[in-house]
Amino acid sequence: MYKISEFAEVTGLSKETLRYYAEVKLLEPAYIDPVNKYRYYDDGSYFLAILLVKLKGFGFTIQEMIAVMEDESFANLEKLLQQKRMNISLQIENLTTKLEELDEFLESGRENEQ
Amino acid sequence: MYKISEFAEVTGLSKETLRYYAEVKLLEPAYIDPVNKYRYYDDGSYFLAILLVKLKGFGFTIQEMIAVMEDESFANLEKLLQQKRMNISLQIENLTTKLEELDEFLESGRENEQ
DNA sequence: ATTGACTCTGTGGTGCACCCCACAGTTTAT
DNA sequence: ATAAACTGTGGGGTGCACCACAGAGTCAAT
Repeated sequence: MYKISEFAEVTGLSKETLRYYAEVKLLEPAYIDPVNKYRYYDDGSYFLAILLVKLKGFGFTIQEMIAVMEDESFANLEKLLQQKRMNISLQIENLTTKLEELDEFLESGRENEQ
Repeated sequence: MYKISEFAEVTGLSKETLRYYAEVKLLEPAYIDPVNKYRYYDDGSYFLAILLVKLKGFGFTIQEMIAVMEDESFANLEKLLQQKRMNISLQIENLTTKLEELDEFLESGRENEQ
């Protein structure tokens, strides 16, 4: 069982983030001491936290991560991952278009300077 | 001279955005009626507004656009455009990496299902 | 003259995902 | 026993780029 600081260290999430995740019921501690209210996390929490870090990296919002976690079989996961895939691909396309536009703009700027 | 609604229509910026831009001194009306405080925009404003829309599309922040506008010779413009170019390229790289990671993750998920 | 459409200012709110702080209680190490 | 380090709660704040709205004044057309 990890206390919050240890758990923050091993997962890479900050203590505040962990408290926040508990608050929004995204990742609740495995055990809360009824007396002093200390949060304790276990290896199951660890597994989930690592998953969350990954999903966050993929651009999942908190709400989407909650949707993933609510379904213990992770049946939603693949669908959401595919959505994110599309999403990221679109973002890349848009940025590529922007890059081209920017280059054109730079070009036209150079012409005007001459 | 355009009144704000006309100008919003021809530039594609909303009236609120135009008021906001005036407030932060990014794009001030060419003339303000001293009696009724109505904002009036002219063709110079139009040229600048079009530029701003483009820059916004390239991911310029308000502050960066202010920096561009403050320098009437637009000497900063090219430098900032190059920065944005780098920026967008980096974003594309990051997203591409994410996409690869996501695909790996999807792959590993499929293996585990079998 | 009236009506409807327009404009102004000022203020508050939005969304996201946290971060920060004060103050109080708790644990751990010496 | 004491002090340092930790934890809790509750509340506020952040940044960005606006959007929404109320209430009052103004303009354009009939």
